[in-house]
Amino acid sequence: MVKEQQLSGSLEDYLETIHHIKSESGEVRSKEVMERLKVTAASVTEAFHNLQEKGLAVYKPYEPIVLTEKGEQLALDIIHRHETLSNFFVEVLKLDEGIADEGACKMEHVISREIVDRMIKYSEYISKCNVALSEKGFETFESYLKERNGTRN
Amino acid sequence: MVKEQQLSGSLEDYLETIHHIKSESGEVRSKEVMERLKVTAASVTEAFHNLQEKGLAVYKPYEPIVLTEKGEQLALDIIHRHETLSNFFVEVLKLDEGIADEGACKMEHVISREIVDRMIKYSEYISKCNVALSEKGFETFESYLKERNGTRN
DNA sequence: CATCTAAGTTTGACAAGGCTAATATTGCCC
DNA sequence: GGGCAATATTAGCCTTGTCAAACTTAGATG
Repeated sequence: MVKEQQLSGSLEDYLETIHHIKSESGEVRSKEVMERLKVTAASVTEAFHNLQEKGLAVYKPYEPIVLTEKGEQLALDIIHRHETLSNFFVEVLKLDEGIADEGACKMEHVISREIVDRMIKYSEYISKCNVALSEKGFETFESYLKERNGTRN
Repeated sequence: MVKEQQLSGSLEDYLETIHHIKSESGEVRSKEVMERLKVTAASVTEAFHNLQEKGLAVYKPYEPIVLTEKGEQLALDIIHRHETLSNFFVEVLKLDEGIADEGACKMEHVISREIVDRMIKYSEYISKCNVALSEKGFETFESYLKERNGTRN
């Protein structure tokens, strides 16, 4: 069993953001991270050092930061948690994307593997289930919600 | 609109724990909180001061702490989030109580009202739905899970 | 009532993560 | 190639939450 990093939520955010910037523009500079995470440049530099120390990134002052293999794996794992949550909130709970994504951002740092996995299975199940339900004229969650539109709450 | 307290996760844990001890034994002393939260006595004292400063509790050294009306309201709100999550994980996702509760403990501090409310509605819906489904011989999530028992994951 | 003990408090230190202000570096334009 | 603007870094400070160690208090018991 490879040593499991236990990363702070903050560092997870940096990792995730770095990965996204990399995919979008190839190069990850302090400024972009700073804008996305809404922190100061000093905080970003601090975090870069931190990632470097933990072996999750290679970083030299005044140069773009690059994730190591390990950092990349962790970033993908965080993104997977995020996507699962966001998807679950939209597909199952029928929440707006905005609310779903905002919720996912916060919860991704604390959700356990078991719950993530189960949410995925549930999403699979429910997409099949909804087809069957509507074919037979049953009530989906969406219609259940609409039904109670006028009522308090 | 009354000023919305934005409490740290840590302080939410103290509030929640204090409420539970109060319901169970009437009196809330440092030692009990310390054991439940697995922190030192010094940390508890610190937190008690903190709650007092925020107007959430009344506390005099060497005496039991008592929540104010405001502190009580907040405690109930946190417990409501916890219960909703835990219940959702057990009733909808069919997870073990242990895993459900552990997950709820972490997520209760970051989940939004919208998601809590929607989880409640979903639980209501699904309990009706499952009755209808099994009456008609449809597959519930529980049976869907069992079906795939032998398969990887 | 003197004292002992368990419970609680204080003090001082530390780590994480953020900020501001001052400083350094880079790159580009003239 | 000199100098400026944009970007990045450093240094120093603050807050929150934790701890260990030293100290205080309250209450029970001989």
